[in-house]
Amino acid sequence: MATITKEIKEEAKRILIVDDEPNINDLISTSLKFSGFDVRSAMNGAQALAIAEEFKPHALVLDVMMPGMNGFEVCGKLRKDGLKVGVLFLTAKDSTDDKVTGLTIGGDDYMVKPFSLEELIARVRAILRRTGDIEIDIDDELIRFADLELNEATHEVRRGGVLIELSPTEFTLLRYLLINADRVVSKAQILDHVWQYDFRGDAGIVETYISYLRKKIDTFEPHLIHTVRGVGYRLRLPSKVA
Amino acid sequence: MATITKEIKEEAKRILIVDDEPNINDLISTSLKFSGFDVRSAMNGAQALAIAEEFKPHALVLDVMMPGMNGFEVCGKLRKDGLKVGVLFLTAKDSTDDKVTGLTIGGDDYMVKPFSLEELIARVRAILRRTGDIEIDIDDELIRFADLELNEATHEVRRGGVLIELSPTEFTLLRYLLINADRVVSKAQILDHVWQYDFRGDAGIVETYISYLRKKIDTFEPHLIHTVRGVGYRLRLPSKVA
DNA sequence: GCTGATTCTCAGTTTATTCTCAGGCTAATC
DNA sequence: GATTAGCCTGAGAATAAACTGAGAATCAGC
Repeated sequence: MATITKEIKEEAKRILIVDDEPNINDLISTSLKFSGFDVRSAMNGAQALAIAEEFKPHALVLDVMMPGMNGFEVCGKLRKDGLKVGVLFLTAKDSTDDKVTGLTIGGDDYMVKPFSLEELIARVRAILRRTGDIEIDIDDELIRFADLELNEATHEVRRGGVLIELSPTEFTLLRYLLINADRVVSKAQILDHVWQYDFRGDAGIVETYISYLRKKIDTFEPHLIHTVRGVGYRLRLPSKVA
Repeated sequence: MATITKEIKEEAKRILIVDDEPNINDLISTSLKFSGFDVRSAMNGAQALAIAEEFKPHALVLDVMMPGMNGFEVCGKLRKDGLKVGVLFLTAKDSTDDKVTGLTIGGDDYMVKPFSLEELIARVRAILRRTGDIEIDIDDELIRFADLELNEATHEVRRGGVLIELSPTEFTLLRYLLINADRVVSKAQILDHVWQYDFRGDAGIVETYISYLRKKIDTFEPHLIHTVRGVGYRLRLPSKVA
């Protein structure tokens, strides 16, 4: 399975999470662990510096707004110590902190809270790809299933070579389906992974977006998005008799 | 037999159940014990923490709504203590507890009451599969008997390689028969495991569903589903006279 | 602040599934 | 071989899940 390969490939990568909100910290930590990363977390800047020294992370997930040392300061100190890491900054929605955008020129990136965990994982992967001393794996940027392909780098989606315009949510949903190609994913799982973690609404929205996706990428044969009634959805080729 | 292998593999796995309703607690406990797990149960959060400390469970079945400490708090405290466990949260139907969805990102999962016991067992297994430090066994997702196979991940059922469409209940029933392959299971047992535990109807429905299953997977030789008159049903190959 | 795109809600429609029931069948018993 | 309890199965009503269109609310770019 594609999932397993991915997990094995990433299992050595070390990520340090720095966030003072325990809930968010936990959520991110659990989620990255589940994706196969080696995770350590800190509640504040000082702790982060201490852990980083011996943990030598490959990437940082760093909250900008923290009591005491803020995210930029933490990042600055670590870089001064010669630690070569990519950083994913987390900022609150209202604080239109323009500083962040400026800092993301390098291998860094930033996300506005609240985000979807799926998005976070995707970005952490992107950072590792860019800053890591690992060779860039082209297949890593391109997820393919049948004649459907999704390019992480360009954010392009093609079906049978034809470019298809997708909205951000449609894109994330399709990515999630592609990552789990051939497996059934429940509406609850989709909601957890594709929508922002503070989304308070019912699973009906998943149906709506599946409908959107079908209209855009699945109007002709062979159909790829299949409903498994009472369970969820599944991306698959119709005539798979094995 | 597949069943035996499974049981041996799982017999070491420790599950802690935390639910304040004695009936539900008992029901889950008995059912998991029967499936070969090492089970301990607690009636409230405080008790759970105490037991967990020495019992070191591999997975938790945790009711969200409890007097005193709620499920999330219990989970949080245990994780803080460094206990690495997957959690299956149980929530009441009406309580649209949005927190749950966010928390299910890791190896965790949740179920809405009332559920069927078979579904609960399937999910506990899934959690152990994901969070365990054991390598992922692909065969774990596949239950096979004779030329009949059931795939948990894709929700596909095949007989002699031919794909067969089953409704959710038919699927769960077949899974239950497969897990107990070669053993006689009574209609009452089937009702307890496959149907939701609050189902108030007569066992006649089992007959109906057995009939459905036979029409779908057992129309040709050799027949696998056998009636044991006055006792129940048994999945077996005809040559085996016992 | 306007405009267009996107997200989300909702309700009507369609379709699949669940469940009940009754009459027919089968196998054990006398 | 008649009787009876247990089982099978078809038909149909009740229920539940999923699809989709339309519109309101929200967001992003200008």
